Amino acid sequence: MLNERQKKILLAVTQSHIDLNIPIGSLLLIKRYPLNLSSATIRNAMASLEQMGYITQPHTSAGRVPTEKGYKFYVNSLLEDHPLSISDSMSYELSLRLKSTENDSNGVIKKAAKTLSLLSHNLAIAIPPKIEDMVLKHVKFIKYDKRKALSMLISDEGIVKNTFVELDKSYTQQELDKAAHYINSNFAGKQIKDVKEILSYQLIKDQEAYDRIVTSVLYLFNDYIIMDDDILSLNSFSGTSYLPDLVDSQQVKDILRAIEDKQFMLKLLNQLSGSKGIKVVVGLESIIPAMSKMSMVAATYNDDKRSGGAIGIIGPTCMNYKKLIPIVDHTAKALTRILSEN
Amino acid sequence: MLNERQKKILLAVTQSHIDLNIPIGSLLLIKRYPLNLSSATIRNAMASLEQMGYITQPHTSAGRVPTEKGYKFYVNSLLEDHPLSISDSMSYELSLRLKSTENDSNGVIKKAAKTLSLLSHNLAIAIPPKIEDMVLKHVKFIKYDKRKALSMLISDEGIVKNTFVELDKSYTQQELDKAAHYINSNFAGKQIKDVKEILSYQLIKDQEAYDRIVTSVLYLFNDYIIMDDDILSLNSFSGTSYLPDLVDSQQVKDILRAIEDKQFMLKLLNQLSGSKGIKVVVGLESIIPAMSKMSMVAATYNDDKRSGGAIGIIGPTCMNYKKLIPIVDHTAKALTRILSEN
DNA sequence: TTTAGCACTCTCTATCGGTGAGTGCTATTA
DNA sequence: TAATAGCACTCACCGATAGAGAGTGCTAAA
Repeated sequence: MLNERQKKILLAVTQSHIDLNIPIGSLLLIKRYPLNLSSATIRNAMASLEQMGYITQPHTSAGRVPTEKGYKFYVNSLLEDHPLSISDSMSYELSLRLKSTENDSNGVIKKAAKTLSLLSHNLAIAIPPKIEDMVLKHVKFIKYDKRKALSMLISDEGIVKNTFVELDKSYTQQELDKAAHYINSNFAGKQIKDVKEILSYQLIKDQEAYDRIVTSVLYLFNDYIIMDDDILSLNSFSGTSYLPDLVDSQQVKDILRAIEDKQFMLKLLNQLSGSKGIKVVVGLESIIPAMSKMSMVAATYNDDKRSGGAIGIIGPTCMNYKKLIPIVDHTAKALTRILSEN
Repeated sequence: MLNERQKKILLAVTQSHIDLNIPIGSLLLIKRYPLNLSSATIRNAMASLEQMGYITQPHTSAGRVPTEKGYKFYVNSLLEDHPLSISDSMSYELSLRLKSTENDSNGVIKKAAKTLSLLSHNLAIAIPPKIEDMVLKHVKFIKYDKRKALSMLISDEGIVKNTFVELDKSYTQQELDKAAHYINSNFAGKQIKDVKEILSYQLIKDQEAYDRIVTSVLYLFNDYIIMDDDILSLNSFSGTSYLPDLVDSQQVKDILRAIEDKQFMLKLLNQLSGSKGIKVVVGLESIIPAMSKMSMVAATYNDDKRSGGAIGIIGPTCMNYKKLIPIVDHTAKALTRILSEN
């Protein structure tokens, strides 16, 4: 366990490292923070902190740099102590930028990612709500070919997803309408996961209760909403240009490659699932190998009523958490507000 | 005008520079190409080529590097002489990768960009057909709110575009259906630009000929298809990770920033418009300042019947044109084939 | 007209010492 | 006894310097 002095020094070292991005020595530290301690005392404390794994030396005769453990301690103390407030001008700029001409939810979410990257000067990510959690508003099937229909799903949040589905035989538009109507009148207002459950249950139980056509289309619909991972293609990144600042060129390449990969998104999602509000992940290399020395600050958006997505930033571990955590927090809240207004 | 020897030397210098990516001196050149000339003769020829602006020296006592003009000469001679053939294995890999599970055209186009970036190891871009040139297949309006409808447009190529439109008053779904039906029965099979023209003409001329509701919705539809630039959001990039190889980190940042900007796409589109088949643009800094020392190899896809988009790669000016031009060419052809099969 | 020879140029790389910020250890102090 | 001043030591960083190597233009000979 850390004593009061060690805590103070650890926080001071971390803050200095964030501000200056260089290893912090004992002399430099007392110059920046009037701790009323001599450099020798600081050095003793630093030696203990190093032994406990909170800080480390890049080489002998260099200052200390916080480790992942050190950063985690710093971030936790930040989240406990500070109210997540941002300046009025920032708040104003945020709502101004988000209140754009975009009128569909996908657009708003993308716009939020773009705004976040501009305000934070970091890579921003926006993850749409899981399709499972979305509330079905409307379904439509449109005949396209002899054996193909365009299936369209609108959620309560105003998110639209369309996919072409292969049909087992040729249906008329009227038949498709009938099936869609059945789905709409029975499932509108329900979460997709509930729709799934009820559908598969009913399809097994009372197959004979419905029209032959409705049954077939329901089967198709069932298949279609099961394969939901392509909703991930809706995710958006913005601000890749902010990446190359602090890391070497090979790592930038690796990160860019990772970002284009869907697996990456799934892993991030996984990391965020279940959490509410702001979440800081210090050190992403355990999730994505390319992202060593990088951290994520993310927050879920949408309230309890609606299915939540996540929005956040990815940047160097030595990012300015004090400034960025509130920005992410407020962006997520602003996004929630705008989506609920729609 | 260049004489035979100068041409030979220019092409050899350019090819060597592409292969080695270093300035090419007279001694190195005769080592690689048995031109049966002494280094002194080569030097004389190089001096003339430099005076004519085809090659340049990074500094005194360095070899020569082709200028943009030199590269243009090289690419032109390549396009004239060589048939654009690729190896069978490459051709096989290409069709294998493209023949994916994607069933909508947007997906296929995106997949093509991804494939192209993987095969070429360069940044790949895919630009969808201009909405103006697309052939209207089906329109649908779906009531969403009191004052909002989801408008949906399916083109002949299977490209779907949906937008929320604000309505001037509350319509019933039936009224919306009626308007959609009118549009479908009158305009399906026509290019959007023709639809636009006819619509605006008719709206002015015989306003009274239609139902009140149809007229209103037609007005809305007219407004909606006029603002077509957001189709650009369909564009896709792939392979940003291939960028950082040959250029400095600031340029990479600038390029990444440019890519996220819509203006960039418009400028590229402009550059490609009107061309058929393969097109090589050597030196992109006149179009996008950040892209100095970069070139584009692009080809239009879709045949004369359908509206064409473009697909291509962006890479360093010293890229391997001999290998990459055929790859782009074949990818565009394969894409055309797959889209026409749908 | 082409080529061999030559003096010269300039980048690139490795080496080397000085500088400075930092450390741990030890003896001293409050 | 815990905190501090003093001190010898370490090591990255920076600038200067020198040699190697690749290339050039010019001139005179083939």
